[in-house]
Amino acid sequence: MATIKDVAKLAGVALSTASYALSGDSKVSTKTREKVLEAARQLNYRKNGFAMDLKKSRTNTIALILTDLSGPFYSELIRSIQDVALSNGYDLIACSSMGGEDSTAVRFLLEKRVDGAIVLAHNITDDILRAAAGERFPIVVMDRPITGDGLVNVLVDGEEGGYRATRYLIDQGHRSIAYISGPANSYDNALRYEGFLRAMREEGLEEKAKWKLSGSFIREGGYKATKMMIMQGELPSAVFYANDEMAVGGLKAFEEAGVSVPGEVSLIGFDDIQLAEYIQPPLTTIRQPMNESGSLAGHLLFQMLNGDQVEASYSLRIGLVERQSVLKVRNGVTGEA
Amino acid sequence: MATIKDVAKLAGVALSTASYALSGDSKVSTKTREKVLEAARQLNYRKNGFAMDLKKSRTNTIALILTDLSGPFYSELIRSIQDVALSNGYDLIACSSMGGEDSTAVRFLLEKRVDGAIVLAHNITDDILRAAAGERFPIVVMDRPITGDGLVNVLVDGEEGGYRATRYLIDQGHRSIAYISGPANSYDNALRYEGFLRAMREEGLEEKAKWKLSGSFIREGGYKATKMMIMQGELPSAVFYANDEMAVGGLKAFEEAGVSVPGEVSLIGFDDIQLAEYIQPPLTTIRQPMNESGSLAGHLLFQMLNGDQVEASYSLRIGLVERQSVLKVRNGVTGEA
DNA sequence: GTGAAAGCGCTAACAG
DNA sequence: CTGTTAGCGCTTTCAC
Repeated sequence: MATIKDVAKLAGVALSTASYALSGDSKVSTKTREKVLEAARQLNYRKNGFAMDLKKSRTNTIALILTDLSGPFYSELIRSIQDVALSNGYDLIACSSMGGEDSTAVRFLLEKRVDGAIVLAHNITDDILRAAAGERFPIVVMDRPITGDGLVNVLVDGEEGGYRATRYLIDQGHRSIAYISGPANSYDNALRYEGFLRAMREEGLEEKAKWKLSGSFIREGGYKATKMMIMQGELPSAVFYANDEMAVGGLKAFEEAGVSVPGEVSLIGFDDIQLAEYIQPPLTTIRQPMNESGSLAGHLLFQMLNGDQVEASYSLRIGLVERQSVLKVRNGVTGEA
Repeated sequence: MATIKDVAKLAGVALSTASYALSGDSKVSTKTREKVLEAARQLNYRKNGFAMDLKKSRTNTIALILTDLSGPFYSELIRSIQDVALSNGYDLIACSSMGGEDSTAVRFLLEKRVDGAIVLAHNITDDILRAAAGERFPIVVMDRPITGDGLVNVLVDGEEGGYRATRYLIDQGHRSIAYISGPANSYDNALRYEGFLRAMREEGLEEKAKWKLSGSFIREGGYKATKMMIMQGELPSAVFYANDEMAVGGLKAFEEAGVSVPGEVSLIGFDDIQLAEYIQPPLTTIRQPMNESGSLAGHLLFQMLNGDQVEASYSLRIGLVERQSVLKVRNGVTGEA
């Protein structure tokens, strides 16, 4: 690999002159610049990224850290962040936190291989986040509340979402409602569940212990939990799945058991994934404002990078997407037919 | 930010000793190591990633370059590559080539910010690829055939796929078949179209010019092209969409026009995206072996990184996924009813 | 304008 | 085992 030294030598100028010419500094004569550029071309010279970063101690790159790069759920979010990054002249890379402490993500954070980060990865501990963040290294955290120097939150009001979903079910006449839970250690799940409970309590409704099943946020989990519920005999008139993926799995379980949705049991989800619109029946769900939260996160990061002061926490509201998986009922029981 | 120098000073040892201690070299006494580690802890010291990379001129990171990070289509591919990278002790970052010449992706490639790359981004020119690749910088290209030093191809046989899709339609009795095309400059589209033509010719069938519409690989495009086809009056008995996204859009257009699928017109797609299984009717399509091609690409990259010799090009075969969007017909015309 | 020289933070010979 | 030293490739004063 040719270095700038080689270029300077070939062009017959000093190292610094080559550097100036290459970065388009105006204090180099056009003629000299041409000479340097020509030499660079001949040698197929490329700047070495690291040397540059090391020298400037800025990378012009921000990282988006996700639990799993392959989740389909993030499309919208990624796009909006990407837009903001691009329009600020920054590069965006995405990295996965799979592998925990030893993951790419943690290395990028701790070793400051980027200028800042947006994190949506529950397997990165608060400690790591606190250790990494600082005045010169802002981090926007989107999956938990956390405070500290250089740390800012962009959160979606999950409790409100859980409440809205449950409230909607109640308003449609449902009184026996089950909650299929996500992972026990998930902050998001906890919020949604709290909202569920608030709505239930408000109406003097009780959660039946045997309906409280866990499906760990994946389709298969929703499927199994629902199967179990069906096996136990007594069905609720509506079930609130802590996320859409589980609702999709649940729907399959009901279908296989010959239970009509929403005829016999109504379903509501959370997230509004792309699939939600396409399954039969289309899933009523709670929509997270991914676009808005993505651009907000991006903008905040750049403000911090510019040294501007920002609030420590931002909360976005959710919305209900009414489709066809919830049936209006009379007396709290959907009935046999 | 504390440097290794500060750590050494605080621990009262030489710079190199600190470096050795920090990287766990065995030639440092346990006691000294402890002292150094303690000093590092006190100063909240973190290695500077760039300095390390610059020195070692290796990053232990590979990049996956995608046109658009937010495409849902890549999930499986990303996962399989990620697995391979992780098990080789490498980090994987994903970056987008949006922005063309000035994109993050191009910078990472040209400035060698990673040790190698897997590319699936048609907006990165062959020239850039050739300029970036070399003996010390392997690139696996998955979206076009290209040869050169350090360049390897992993391709899916799109022509065969186009042929299989069309052949299937013909075998089901269809004789008037339309092809809704992807972007004119897409290599993938060209292959699929060629396969289509081969099957048509083989059977002595003609492509009707007015059915040759383009939908540029997006849902909206498929929708519009189909609308146009419907407006023109005469419908084919089957249509082959160059990808599933367009087929989804096309389905919507047919639905809106009250044309029954597959009753009046059969549909076949290409890619087998997640949605394909969930739409009504479930879409018959050509499946690309994403897992296989992802791991193959990953393995090849690491072999090249290790200096092993590999073939210049690998081709993977596709498969047909039979679902319910194609109807078997008698005489080449689906008929009015 | 141009050139010499001083590092950015780190690793790895090398000599003690 | 420990300390000295020479760079990795680049940018950027500071004199000329």
